[in-house]
Amino acid sequence: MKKKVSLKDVAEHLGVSTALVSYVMNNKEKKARVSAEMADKVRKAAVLLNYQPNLIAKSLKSGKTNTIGLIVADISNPFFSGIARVIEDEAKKAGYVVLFGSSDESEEKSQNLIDVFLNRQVDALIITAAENTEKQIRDLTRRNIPVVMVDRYFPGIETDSVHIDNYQAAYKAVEQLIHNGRRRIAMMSYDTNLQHMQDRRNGYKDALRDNGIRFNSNWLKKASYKNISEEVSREIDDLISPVLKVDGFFFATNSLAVESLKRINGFDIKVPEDLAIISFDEREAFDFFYSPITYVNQSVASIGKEAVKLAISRINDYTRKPSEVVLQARLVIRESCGRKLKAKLTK
Amino acid sequence: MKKKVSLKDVAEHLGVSTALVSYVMNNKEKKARVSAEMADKVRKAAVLLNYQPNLIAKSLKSGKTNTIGLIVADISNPFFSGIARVIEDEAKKAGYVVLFGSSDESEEKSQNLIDVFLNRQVDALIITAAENTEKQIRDLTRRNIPVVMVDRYFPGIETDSVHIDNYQAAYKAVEQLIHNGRRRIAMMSYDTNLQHMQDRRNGYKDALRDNGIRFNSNWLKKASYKNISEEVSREIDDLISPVLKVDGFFFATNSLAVESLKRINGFDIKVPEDLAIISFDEREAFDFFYSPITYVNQSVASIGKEAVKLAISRINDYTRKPSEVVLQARLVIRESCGRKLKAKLTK
DNA sequence: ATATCTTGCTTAATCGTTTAAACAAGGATT
DNA sequence: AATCCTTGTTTAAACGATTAAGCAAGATAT
Repeated sequence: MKKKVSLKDVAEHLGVSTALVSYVMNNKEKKARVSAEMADKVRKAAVLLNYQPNLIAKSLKSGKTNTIGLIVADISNPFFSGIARVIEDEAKKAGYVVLFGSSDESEEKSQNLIDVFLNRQVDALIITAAENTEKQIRDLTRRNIPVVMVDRYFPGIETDSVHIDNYQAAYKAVEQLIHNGRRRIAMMSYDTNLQHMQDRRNGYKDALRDNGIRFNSNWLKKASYKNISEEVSREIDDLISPVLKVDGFFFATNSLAVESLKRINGFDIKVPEDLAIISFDEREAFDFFYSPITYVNQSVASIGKEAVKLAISRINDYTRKPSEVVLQARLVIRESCGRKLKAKLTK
Repeated sequence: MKKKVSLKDVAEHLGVSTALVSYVMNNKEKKARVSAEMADKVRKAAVLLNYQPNLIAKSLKSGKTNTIGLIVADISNPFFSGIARVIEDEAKKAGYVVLFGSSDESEEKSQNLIDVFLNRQVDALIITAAENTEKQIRDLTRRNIPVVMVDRYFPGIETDSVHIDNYQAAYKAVEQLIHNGRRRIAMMSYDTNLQHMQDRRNGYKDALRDNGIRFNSNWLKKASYKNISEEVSREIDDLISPVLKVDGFFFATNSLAVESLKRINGFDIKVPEDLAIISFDEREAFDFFYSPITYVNQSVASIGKEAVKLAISRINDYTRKPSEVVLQARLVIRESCGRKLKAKLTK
């Protein structure tokens, strides 16, 4: 393996000190009173030798790595990879690169990723927190390490965070089902106490209550992340077999919707006639379902942009008061929610 | 911002040299003849002060960062984020972390990512090469920088690479359509000369030829990555409007399939009765199409695992002869390809 | 009693940068 | 002619680790 060209090599090639070369390479010639001719010679030599600065050495000196650590539940989930893409682009614009890791909603993996990233001196962390990681986040903020929570958040912790108004979004979605004439509405959620999930459940409950529909706890289903397939199947079966007990269904995430729909499809149930459906989050599959799925759209682009913005601003000023960016979601109405499309009857 | 605890801090706390602490922290006590009591004291102090090694400093010294740079076309594409996830897991097992970047199939972005990653001293690069980046890859290998090409490959370059047998996979897929009674078979491919795409086109052509079907160049469609939506629409329209000219369709990637299906769905065409379909690559949407899509399945897990294996083995021995790992793909047959399911007539 | 070995630790160089401080030489000011 | 700026460059310490080599003191051998 050929040794890389260092500052020293350039300096020796010209018979000058490394300091001189460093000043020129960092465009500090003025400040360091380097002569114009010398600056020119240095630059030529750098090109000639194809000098590339060693960012590791720079980082050691500066204490900054220009690296952001991104921890999501699972990078292979489209929701998260979508955010990752935006974060990558935004970070790049600001001269940062992104290290990523998947926590799989596990407390241990999360802590492990945090440790690994911190040992690598990332300048900031952007995290979709897993359950019971409140302590981990609190610890980071206490150590003044820049953290931005995305998607999930902990109400008790003062951190920069970006998330949508989950309560409101869920409320609107369920309200839509009610407006479309459904009253026996079930919800499938993750079996977690993470606040965003609670918010969604509360939005569901309150929308029912405000419309004079009694909350039925048997219809608020929960499935765990780890066993999503089996648990969703079990809960779905409970609601539709031997007889379909509900006429509307609200899914708290796209993955829950996908799993649920796969199961529901095995039965002789027509969407939206027998069962109206609204899901949280986008998913390409929603377009391909025979009755395109109505969904709550979170702007992945906005979330990612805001997250990077907060991260970088905190890197530059860790005394700033944490800000909570709450974005509004948009309900994308399509066939599955069973709206009566009166205007379209002519077709 | 609190300063982090360094080796020096631990050393000073005990009144010993940093060398001593370093030896103990790296479990080289035997070799360095550190007394058992001292080793114990050091370890206790390290825990007490919560010493965490600075991996940047370690890297500068060792010349190794234990970092792998991953460059894919687009991390938000499920195929690539799936591979990314596997690579992340495998890398972690081996003590590596992953920096990622999306090239968007652009030559410039690709070079830029390579430069950025190299300046950060990644130990290896795993790349899904964009068009015209042959020189970039060749340059890397010439500089003895560990590179593994995944998905795409350049026949002229001796590099470690992992990809499926694209020719064979395409051949099998088209053959399946023919067996199912289709003879007017179109193909939608990317407008690129990347070898994997050429292989797929050749597989298509040869399968036709070997079955006595004349190749019709008007039916071999191409769309560019940048304008996929418009170009796919235009090409699809050409084949199905005003009248459906073909009875089978082979899509060279999942994204092409998704875009094409969206367009096709706008017309009164029944899959598979009017048009039998097979696509390359998995995609969740394929399960949700009213006629589940038959597809060529690449094992993302195998690709990722092999890639990391090759990368690490090359890091450890850059003189090893490059190896080309060619995996076999599997055709997952479902409704869309129009197979006559005789056995199932009873249902 | 002297030489040699072993044990347990420290010293100091190094990785590739950055940057304050020092310095040398020439020019301007008194 | 002595002093003071300016200009252009070098010196050297530092970032946080690693590790070969050095050294002092005690143990063992002759």
